[in-house]
Amino acid sequence: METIDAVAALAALAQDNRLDVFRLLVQAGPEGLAAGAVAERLALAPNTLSFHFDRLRQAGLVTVRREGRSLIYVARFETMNALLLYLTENCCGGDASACAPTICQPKGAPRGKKAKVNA
Amino acid sequence: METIDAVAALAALAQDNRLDVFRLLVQAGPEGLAAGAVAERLALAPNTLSFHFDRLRQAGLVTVRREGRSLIYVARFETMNALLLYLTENCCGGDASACAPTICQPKGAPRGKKAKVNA
DNA sequence: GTCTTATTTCAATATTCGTTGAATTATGGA
DNA sequence: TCCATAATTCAACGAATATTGAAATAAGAC
Repeated sequence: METIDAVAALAALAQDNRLDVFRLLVQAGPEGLAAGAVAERLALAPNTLSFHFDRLRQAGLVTVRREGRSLIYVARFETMNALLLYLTENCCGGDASACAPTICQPKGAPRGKKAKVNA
Repeated sequence: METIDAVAALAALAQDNRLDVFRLLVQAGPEGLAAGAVAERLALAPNTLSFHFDRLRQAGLVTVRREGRSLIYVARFETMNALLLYLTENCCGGDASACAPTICQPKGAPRGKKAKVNA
């Protein structure tokens, strides 16, 4: 991943509504969610949501497919993972002891504990 | 991590110069880097860099300590990791098969291959 | 004290961003 | 065809952002 792509992805996620949308799609998985369903769940105006979907799509974070008269949006995990890798690239100059979370675990495992922010 | 904190961290990283600064600090590890060293490496005006450091600091992504007349900036891995966990929380509704990169590996391991973006 | 280095603060500017409202396109049903 | 649903596009507004140049603060050397 190039810097310019990472900035685009980060900028796309750096907005509360878009972050909510993306996380909803991440949790929805490969099946995705219809635009209307997202609008209802997050209580967003359809045109506003359209604007945000477009940002996420341009950043490569989601894809769309049509199903009847609904547009189904799906998170792109490849881009998300590429971004995570980019952020942590060569962390600590190679000594990962100070910076190694385990991400994307199955549902049951508690995952907020390991990387506790202490300030 | 709360949504508001995640947005703050993402916004802080969603700028090319700040992203470069942060990644430089991530690679520098716990020892950190002096502001001047960062300015030199990235060819940034000192006041511009000051502005960006402040953003990173307010987002909890870096800390500072003084050493002589230099200010040493250090990446905060706890925040970074909390952000990564927040992004991937409950991904795929619990089925991590479609979305599981391994991040923050030691230097030798090649890490850009697993999450290849195919478009 | 004065001088130099290191970094921050302040004010000003152009640019970008998010939301709203109205109008428009696209699909499917009667 | 006519109508309803689903979503997008367009124009406009106030708010936030990144950079620049000049001035100020902090620490150490002489």
